[in-house]
Amino acid sequence: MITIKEIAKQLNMSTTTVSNVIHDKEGEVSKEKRRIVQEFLDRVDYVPNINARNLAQNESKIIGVALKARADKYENLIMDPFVSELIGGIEETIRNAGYFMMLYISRDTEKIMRHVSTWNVDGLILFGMLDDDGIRVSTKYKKPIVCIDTYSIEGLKHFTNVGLDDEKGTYEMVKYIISCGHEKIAFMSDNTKGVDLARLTGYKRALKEAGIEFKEEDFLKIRPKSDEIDASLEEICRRALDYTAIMCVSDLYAVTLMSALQDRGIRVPEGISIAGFDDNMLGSLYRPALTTVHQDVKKKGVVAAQTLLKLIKGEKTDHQITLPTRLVVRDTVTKPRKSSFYGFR
Amino acid sequence: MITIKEIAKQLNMSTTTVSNVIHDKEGEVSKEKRRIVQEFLDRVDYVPNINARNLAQNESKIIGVALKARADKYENLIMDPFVSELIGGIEETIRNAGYFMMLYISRDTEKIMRHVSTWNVDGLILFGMLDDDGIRVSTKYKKPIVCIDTYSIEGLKHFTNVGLDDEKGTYEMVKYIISCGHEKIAFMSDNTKGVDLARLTGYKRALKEAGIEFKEEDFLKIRPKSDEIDASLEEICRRALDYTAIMCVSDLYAVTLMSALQDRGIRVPEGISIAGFDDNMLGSLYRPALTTVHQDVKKKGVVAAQTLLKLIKGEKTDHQITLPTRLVVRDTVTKPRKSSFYGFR
DNA sequence: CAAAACAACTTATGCGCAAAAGTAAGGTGC
DNA sequence: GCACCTTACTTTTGCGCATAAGTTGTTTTG
Repeated sequence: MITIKEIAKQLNMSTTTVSNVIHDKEGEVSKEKRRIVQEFLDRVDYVPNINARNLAQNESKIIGVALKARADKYENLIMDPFVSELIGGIEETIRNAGYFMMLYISRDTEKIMRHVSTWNVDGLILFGMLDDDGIRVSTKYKKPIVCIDTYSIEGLKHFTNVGLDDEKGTYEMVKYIISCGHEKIAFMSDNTKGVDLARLTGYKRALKEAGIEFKEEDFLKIRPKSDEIDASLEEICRRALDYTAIMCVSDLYAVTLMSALQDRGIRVPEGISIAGFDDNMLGSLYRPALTTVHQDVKKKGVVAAQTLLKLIKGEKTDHQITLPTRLVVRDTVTKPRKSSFYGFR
Repeated sequence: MITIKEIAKQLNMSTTTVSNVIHDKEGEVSKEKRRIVQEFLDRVDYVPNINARNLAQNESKIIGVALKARADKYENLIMDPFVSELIGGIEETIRNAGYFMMLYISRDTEKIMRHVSTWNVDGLILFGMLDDDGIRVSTKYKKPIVCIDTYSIEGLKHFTNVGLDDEKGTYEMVKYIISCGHEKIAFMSDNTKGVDLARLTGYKRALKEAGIEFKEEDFLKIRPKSDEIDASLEEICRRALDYTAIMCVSDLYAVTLMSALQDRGIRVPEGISIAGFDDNMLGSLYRPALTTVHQDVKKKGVVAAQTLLKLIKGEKTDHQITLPTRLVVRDTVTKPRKSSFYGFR
């Protein structure tokens, strides 16, 4: 790899002159010399040594992206289109701004933060990392941080968050379900924290507004670990018969549930209506096509990246940036079955 | 950020001594001093400046991962579980080896190679990047390169490839389809290069072995661009009626086709049998569950990363590493319909 | 017991770059 | 015509680290 020093030597001039041409400094180099140097640079295909440059300038032009790894059967599923799209949006945005992306997939916040400090990354995007532990670790970190889909009240004092109005999205969907005539509507998820809690809350609000009472048993908890998923689905399918519609916290769970119901001869939407949340290909390719709440995941990545770039430049941003959702009506929510008909076949 | 120099000053010793403790050099530092320094390092939570370290050692501990971006309607779909799983496998492997991952998503091989040189990455993993143009650019690159799913004959002289026996996988599937009694079997894909060509070849071999003639029209070409996909599927669905089974080049296309057929009242497998390739969640969650050829995508990533790490260490590896496939028999391939019955409903 | 080897250090150098400080020649203003 | 810019350079410094090359006192060895 050719260095500035070597170039300067071959052209019989100083390194500063060469450096000035590289950095396009106006009025420091004569037209003639500028031309000579530029020609030489192009000819030898000069690329700067980034370590030297960063060392001299004390920056890295790297943005760290940390994703929480999951360890259940659905690891791949959860890493599903959501992560691909998100990363795609982030990568595109930061690359266009001259930054690069360092990807971490881990559950160890502390370790990641250590790496991030080591590499002197200019900023950080966190997805699914911020439990209370993560917050404690990352508040020590001095560079800008943008979180995605974080609901921690404590966290939001310290960080910028890019998220969704999950509550409203679910509220509108459940309202729509109710408008189709349903009264017995369950909610399915695997936890009651963060995003899932917000969506649950929206569901409850819609029920309340329609004068439908929520009972604890209306929350159908799926246990996605590989050794529990089957038993879990078995139980949910049995309990599903008490309802005419189920609001699922994600498209993945909606499709998983539909498959399980289908396997037991219960038809969607004839026997039971199902709604999802996310609007990814899982639901759009399934038949019946899933009625769901749309979110623009790629945009989430783009906005998170743009926000981080602003913070790096020293600009201020809102602490909370909320992207819109949209109802996508397809085929899995219709009017409720007559109580005697489950759609068995 | 505290530096070695500062530590040395505070402890009243030389930077070399501190450095030696950091690098755990045996027999260079006395037990007592080693203890003192180590304690201090722990206390101040020292992290080295990676730019300085890399500059001094002329390495980067970064591995570049370049993915070819797609620009069709299925951009997100193609970026689907495959990419997530692949990246997951790569990231995990290289992180455990003390490396980091720099992710590029682009169609511009030249640009990526330039970045990669700039950053002085220690090695490169390429997926879907190596058309002839890409090969020309990247042969100039001096660091180790591992490709994934590359079939270029020219390329394989220069690089190591991690792939699949696509030909055999498809061959076995089509053989299975034939064993179910099918004779009119189409093949669906969007191109006839690389992986798709290999799978097509396997399909043809199975036909030939069974004494079934392959005609050009048996290749159903899907055009995945957003403005063509619908017309393309319409035509394929019409032509599908001439066959009793369709071997699809991927699970994505298999599920896409099944949805389109379903929308036109043609039932799978009653009216037509469908087989896929990849075995991702798209097919396993669909109902009827997709009969497909399994490949372990995460392992592909792991093996690619391990291979690259070997090359970086200077070890030799095979030019071609082939992972196994496995037939996954589920519900979309059964015996052929009686010629009068298309399963319409 | 002198020469050689060794243990435990320190000093000095250089990685490639950016940028501050220095230089020298020619121009400008009053 | 002297002080003061300006232009177009060069020399020097230092970022933080690793390491080669020195230094000193102690032990081993033939």
